[in-house]
Amino acid sequence: MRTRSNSKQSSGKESTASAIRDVDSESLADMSNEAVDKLVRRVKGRGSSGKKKQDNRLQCDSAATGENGLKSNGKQVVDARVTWNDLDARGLAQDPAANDTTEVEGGGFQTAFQESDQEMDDIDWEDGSSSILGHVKNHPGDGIREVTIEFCESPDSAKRKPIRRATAEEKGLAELVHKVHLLCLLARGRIIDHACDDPLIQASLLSILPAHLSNTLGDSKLHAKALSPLAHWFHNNFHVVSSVSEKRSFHSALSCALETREGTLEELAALSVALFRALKLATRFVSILDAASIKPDADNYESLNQDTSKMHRGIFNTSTLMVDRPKEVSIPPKSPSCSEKKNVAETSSKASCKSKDNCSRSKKIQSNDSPPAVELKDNMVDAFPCEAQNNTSEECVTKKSQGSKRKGDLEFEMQLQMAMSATAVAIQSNKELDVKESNSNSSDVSSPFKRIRKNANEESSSQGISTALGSRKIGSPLYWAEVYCSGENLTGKWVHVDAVHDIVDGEQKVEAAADACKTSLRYVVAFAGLGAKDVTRRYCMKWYKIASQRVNSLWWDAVLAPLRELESGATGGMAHLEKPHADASNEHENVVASGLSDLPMPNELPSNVDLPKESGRKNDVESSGRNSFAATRNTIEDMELETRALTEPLPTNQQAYKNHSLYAIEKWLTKCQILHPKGPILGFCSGHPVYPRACVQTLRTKERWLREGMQVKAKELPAKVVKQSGKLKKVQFSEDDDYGETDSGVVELYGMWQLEPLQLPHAVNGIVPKNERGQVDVWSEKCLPPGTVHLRLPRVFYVAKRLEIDYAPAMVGFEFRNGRSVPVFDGIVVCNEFKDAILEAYAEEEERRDAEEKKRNEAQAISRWYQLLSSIITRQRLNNSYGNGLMPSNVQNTNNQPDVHVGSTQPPGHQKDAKDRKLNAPSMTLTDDHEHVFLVEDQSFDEETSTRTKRCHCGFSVQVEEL
DNA sequence: ATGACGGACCCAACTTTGTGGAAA
DNA sequence: GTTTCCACTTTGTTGGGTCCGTCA
Repeated sequence: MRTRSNSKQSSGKESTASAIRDVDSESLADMSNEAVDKLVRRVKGRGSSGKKKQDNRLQCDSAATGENGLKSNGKQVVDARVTWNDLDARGLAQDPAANDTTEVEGGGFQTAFQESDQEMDDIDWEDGSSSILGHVKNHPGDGIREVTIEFCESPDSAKRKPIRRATAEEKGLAELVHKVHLLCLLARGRIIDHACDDPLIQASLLSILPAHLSNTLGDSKLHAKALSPLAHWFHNNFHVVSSVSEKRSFHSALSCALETREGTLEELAALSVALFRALKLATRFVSILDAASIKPDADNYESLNQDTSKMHRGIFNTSTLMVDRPKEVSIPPKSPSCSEKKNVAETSSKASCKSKDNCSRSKKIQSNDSPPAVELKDNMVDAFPCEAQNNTSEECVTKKSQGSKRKGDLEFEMQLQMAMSATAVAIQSNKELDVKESNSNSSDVSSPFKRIRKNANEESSSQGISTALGSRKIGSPLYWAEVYCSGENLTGKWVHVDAVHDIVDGEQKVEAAADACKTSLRYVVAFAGLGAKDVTRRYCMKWYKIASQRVNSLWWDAVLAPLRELESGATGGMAHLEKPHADASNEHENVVASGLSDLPMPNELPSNVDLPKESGRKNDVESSGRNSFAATRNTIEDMELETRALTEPLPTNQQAYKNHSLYAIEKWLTKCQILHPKGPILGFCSGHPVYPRACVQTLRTKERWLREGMQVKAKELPAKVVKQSGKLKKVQFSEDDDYGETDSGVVELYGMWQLEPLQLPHAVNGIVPKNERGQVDVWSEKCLPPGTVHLRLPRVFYVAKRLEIDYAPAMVGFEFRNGRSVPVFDGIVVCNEFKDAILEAYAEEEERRDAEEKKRNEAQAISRWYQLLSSIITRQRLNNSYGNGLMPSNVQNTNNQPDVHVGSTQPPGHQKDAKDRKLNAPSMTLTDDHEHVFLVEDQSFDEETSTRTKRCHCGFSVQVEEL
C-alpha cells in the first residue's frame, strides 16, 4: 500500500485510534482482514495507477493477513496504521447520524482517496513499507465498523531518514565552542589551584590532621606508599555531596567544604591538594577537562552527559525514586555548624543520615582517628555515594532515613550490581592491580553488607571511582592530585593520588574507570602555581581513541606554553622533605616561605608573614638548587610522557591503524602511500602485520616531485603504479590516438628514496633554459635553473625586451578563469648577470612611467576642467539669450538664483555664505549683454579643499579647484 | 558489545598552459 | 589586413575522511 506521509493526518488518526483501540482480540484479526480486503478490492476496482502501487498493496495485504494471523492479541506493533471508517454497506451510508469526528475524518480520507487519482499520480508518494493491521471494531452502539491503521514511524522510515551531516560551518562553530570551553576549564582549574594554595585552608587542614599522619612523611625520599594513610584518612573524613546550587566563589566553597567536611568532588579533590601542599609536598591539582565535543552533533548526546545532575535525574526518573532530592545535602549558605545541620536534618523529613554520620564522626575525628569498626558502617554507606560522584550518594544514603529500608537496600544492591557490571571490563583489564589492591585492603569482611562494601571498595580501588550507573559519566574520575614522590623510581615521579576515593598510585586505573563511565580522557591537565601542564599521556594509554577528539595540537601547545612555564616554576620549589614539621603553625610558615614564595603570585603572600632575612637567604640558596632540580624534574617528566607517546600499545582493532601516529597496517594505506622499508613487523592485528608509521612513505608523480625541487634518479622504476582518473584517461586516450601509445591510463608514482635534488640545465651565455613552452615553471625557488633569478615585478619584461636581454616568463601556478585553468605568470626569469641592469632600468622606466602618467592625468584634468567651464559658460549664455520664460522651471530657478557652484566639494560654510549672499543680494535682472567679472577682492580660497571661489557682482559664483 | 565492512556524504585537493568575434 | 580587446562562464573529478547502518 502506498501511504502518504502526512503527519497531520496520521496524528489525527492516531488520536482517534487510541480512543477506539480497546479491541476484542478474538475477532480483530478476521475483521481487520476483511476490512482490508474490501479496501483493497475497491482500490483494485478503481484501477491502480501503477505497478508499484499494486505491489505495495499486495504487500500490505499479505502483511495484514499474515501478521494478524500470527499475532492475534491485538497488541501488535504495527508499522503503519490508518484509522478510517469502513465505508462499506454497513458503514457511513447506513448510519450517517453516527458520524463522529472519526467518521468525518475517515470520510474525508476516503473522499480524498477516491477523488485524487490524478493527484496521486502527480504527488510524490512515499513507498510505505508498512504492513497494515486492520483494527476493526464493532461499536456496540452504532454498529460502525472501523478499521484502524496507525501510522507510526516504522523502522524502515527511520532507516531512510536522511542523514544530515554537519557542515563546515557547524564544525567550525563546534571547534570554537570546544576551544572556548577548554579555556574556561583551564581558567577554572587555575582558580581551584589558586584556592588550594590558601594558607588558611592549608593550616586548617593541618590542624585537623592527626599528628601521627603528618609524621609519616618524615623520610627524605617520599614513596607513594607513605601517602596511603593520608589518603585513607581523607577518604574517611571528607564526603562527597551533590553539587550545590548556590553560586559563590570557589574559595568560600572550599572553606565551607572544609568546615562541613563534605563537598563536591571538585572541592574535596582541591582540599586534598591543599592538604598535601600544607605538608610541603609538591602537589598538583589534576582535572579532566571534559570540554564540549570538538565535533558537531556529538554534543546533542554529549550535552546530556555534561550536566551530571540532569543526567542523574534522567536516569533515576526511570527507576524507583527513593526519596526526594535532599536539598539539605547542599551546603548551606552560611555554613552552619554540624549541630545546626543536624537539627535541620532531623526536623525536615528529607534528612540525610549521611550528614548525621558525618557530624558525629567529625566530632570523633577531631579527637582521634575513627576506629575501623565504626568506620565500616559509615563507609558502607558512603562508599557508594562517593563513588557515584554526587547524587548517587543522596539516593542511597537517604533511603535509610526513609524507613523503607528493605526496598532501599534492594535498590542499593541493584545499583551496585549495575555499577559493577558496567565496570566489569575495567576490572578485567586491571586484574593484576586489583589483586594488589585487594591485598592491601586487609579489613575483614564477613556480612553480606560488608561483602558489598568490600566489593565496592575493590571497585573503587580498581576503577578510581567506579560506579557507572546507566553507563553514563556518573562516577567518572574527574579530579585528583599528583604528588611528586622523589623515592619512586630512580628519578622520582608524579604519583596519582585520589584521596577522595582512597586511591594512591592508580594512574593506570584512571583510563579504565573513565572508559567505564563513558568519560573521555581527552585532556588531563595538572595545575600548580597558576600554571598548567597537559599530562594526558600519563593516564591515557589509548591515545588513538582521543587523538581525533582533541583540538589542534599547535593551538593547544600555544595556549599551554605560558602556563607550562608557571607550572614548572611552581612545582620546582615545593618538594623538600628533609625535615618533617610537626608543628602546624611552623608548617604553615614554612609552606608560605618555601612554597608559595616561589609562586608567581606576589599578592598571595599574607602581609603578616614576615620572613626572617636568614631564612630568605637560605631560600635563595635553596631555590637556585631547586631550579636546577625543577628543570631536571620537568625534563624527566617530559621524557616520561614522550616515552609513553612512543610506546603506545598496539591497538586491537584494525581501524585504529588508519590514522595512528605510531603504527600502520598495509591495508589502511592510501593510494599514494607505500611501506618502505617494509619492516620491522611490530606485531599483528587480525592477521595483518603491523609496521611502524615511520615506514609509510608518500608517493608522488615525477611532475609533483619537480615542484618540490626533486627529480627521480635515473633508472628508478616506479614504486607504485596506480590507475589514472577517468577524466585524465580520456584526455590521455585522445592524445594516444594521435601517437598510437597504449600504456596510458596509469600513473607512475615514486617515493622519496628514489629522488635526488633537481638538476636543471645551467644558464649559459645569458640564455635562460626554458621548457617546451618557452617559460620557466617557478613553483619554488628550487625550480629556478642555476644562474638565473626570478624578478617578480610588474611590466619588467618590457625592460628586458627593450634591453634585448634573454628572459623567460615565470609561471607561478594556475588559476581557474572562465571555466578553465589558466597559467598565472608573475615576473620573469633572467640570468643573474642581468639582474642589476634590469632592476636599474626598471626603476628608471617606472620613474618615467610615473611621470608620464602624472602628466597624462594633469592634462586630462585640465581638459576636463576646460570642457566643464566651457559648457557652463555656454549654458549661461544660452540662458541669458533664450531663458525668458521659455526655459523649464528648474532652469528658471537657476536664472533667479544665479550662483552656480562648480566643484564637488563645497564646505558648509561656503554654502551658507552663498545663501546669505543670495538673500542679501539685491534682486537683479540679468541683462543679455552682462559679462561676469570676477574681481580679485571678491575671490576666496579654501586651503582645505584647494578650492577658489570666484564671484561676480551679479551674484554668480564659480568654485574652482586648483591643481 | 564490538569490530569489520560498505554506503553515503562532505570537503579539499587536484586539474592545468584559449578562442572566436568585434573593435580599433 | 592586422592587432587588440573582450566575452565566454564561473570546472569537475577524485579520493580521503567521517559517519552511519548492517552483519557477524
